[in-house]
Amino acid sequence: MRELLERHYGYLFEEALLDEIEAVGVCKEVKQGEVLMDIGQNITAMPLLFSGAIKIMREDDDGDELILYFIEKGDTCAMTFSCCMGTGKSEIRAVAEVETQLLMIPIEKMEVWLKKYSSWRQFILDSYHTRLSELMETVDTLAFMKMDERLLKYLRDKAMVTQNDLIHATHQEVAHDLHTSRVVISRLLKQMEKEGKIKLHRNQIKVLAL
DNA sequence: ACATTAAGTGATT
DNA sequence: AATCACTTAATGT
Repeated sequence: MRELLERHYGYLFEEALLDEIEAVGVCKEVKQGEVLMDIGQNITAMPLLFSGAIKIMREDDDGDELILYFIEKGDTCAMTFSCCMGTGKSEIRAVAEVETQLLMIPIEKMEVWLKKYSSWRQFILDSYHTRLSELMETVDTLAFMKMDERLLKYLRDKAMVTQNDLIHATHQEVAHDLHTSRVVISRLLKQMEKEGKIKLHRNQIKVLAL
């Protein structure tokens, strides 16, 4: 575990902090599709990702889902910060996109380390910043209903987190993630295929160029 | 061969 | 962009 820590966070944190993380963190592995955190659930720990990717989504009144963003290795979930300052309840759902290794750290430590380690402070601030930028991006495309751009971004992100340009998903599932209908996705995908950006197969989308 | 499920299309709002 | 209605293609039994 120390080795994993060194490799992914060694360049970020000082020795003393790495020691503390090692002492208090709990290693965890989640399989694809597993729900790490659900809406309304109490947050007791914050995740540090070693490998894999987590899909962060929100749900509306009717139970429909919408993807906000992905978090990958070297990331943490920005939601944890706002939660431990505010209600303590999660406002999002986190599902493993692929098999993921992560470390759970009790949230009490988070605040202590903020005062104690400048590298930790920097890390939290940075991830808050990148998360906010990502959110702005999704809000942009959302506000103007540019489905084609959203789909493009979705495919790009998905190919990236999977480390594979073969995406395994039905049009139905994609539509669900983007909160739209299957027909729309099929049409857009078909168009993208004509443009030579992707190749379509049943249950599979091969990304050629983005 | 038949049923089921995924994907493609035209027309309409 | 969403929905309907319908067709076609791929897969499972």
